[in-house]
Amino acid sequence: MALSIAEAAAACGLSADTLRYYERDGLLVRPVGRSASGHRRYTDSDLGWIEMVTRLRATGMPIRDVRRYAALVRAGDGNEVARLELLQAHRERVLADLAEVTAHLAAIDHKIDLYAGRLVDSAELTA
Amino acid sequence: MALSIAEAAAACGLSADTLRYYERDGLLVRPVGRSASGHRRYTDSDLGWIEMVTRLRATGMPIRDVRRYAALVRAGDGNEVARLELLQAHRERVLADLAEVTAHLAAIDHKIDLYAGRLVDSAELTA
DNA sequence: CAACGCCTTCGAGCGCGCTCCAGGTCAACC
DNA sequence: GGTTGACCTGGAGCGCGCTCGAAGGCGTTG
Repeated sequence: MALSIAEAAAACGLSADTLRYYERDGLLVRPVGRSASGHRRYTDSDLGWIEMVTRLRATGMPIRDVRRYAALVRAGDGNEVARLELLQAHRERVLADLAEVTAHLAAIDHKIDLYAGRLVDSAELTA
Repeated sequence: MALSIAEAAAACGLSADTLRYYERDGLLVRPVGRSASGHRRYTDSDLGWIEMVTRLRATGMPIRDVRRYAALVRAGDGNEVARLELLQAHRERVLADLAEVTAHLAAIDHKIDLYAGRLVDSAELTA
């Protein structure tokens, strides 16, 4: 039920170092619980939150913004509007980013087509 | 017709420092030409290449890979297959990345809907 | 009992991609 | 002639996000 740091790392695709770093840096809502010998024990709830953190990170949210979001959640009820605004602002940035990357990719695809076409032409001439 | 570094920077959305850095680091096909006094003069062809570099960078290609691509182009005719492979490999990475980000965004959207729904509910109760 | 393996903390180090600074040259303008 | 300003070079510095190393604790295993 409660995982060691190595197990948690394997489960969420991060390194143990990164998990400790996230905790130290305030990205988790609360410090992870400890066993009698002082080892971290990750609960399902910890893993669920970490999954959300990885989603935010994977979509390009900076560490410092994840920390702000974690702080809001940590503060408890009453700031849902702030959380929503933070997530919506992030959503807009991600959408803008996706659009930009997609547009650049289209141009790169065009270049690829040029190269591919030229290679086909030269193959025809050679044949 | 040939722009100063400040004009080129404005035209392509990079800083003058970045333009010098790209040149030093081998991201350009050839060093930019100079005026009599030693100042860089950017031609349309320079700007065209720099646009391609920004497209590659904006889609997440590392500097070192852009340098490899530039080296292929610099080497001249005969390596079109290598260039094509490099661009196609990049294209695959970008597509995978877009898919991943899109999937994470969907999950974040779901979270946003939860918050928004909860806020609507509480507004109804309050009303 | 010793060794091994997994964990702990603290702090330093690193790779990336710029970004900035010092010190100098040159051209133009007052 | 002097000042301003854009540019030059070489090299240092920085923000981000980890990543690693040293030194040590605890608990099982041969």
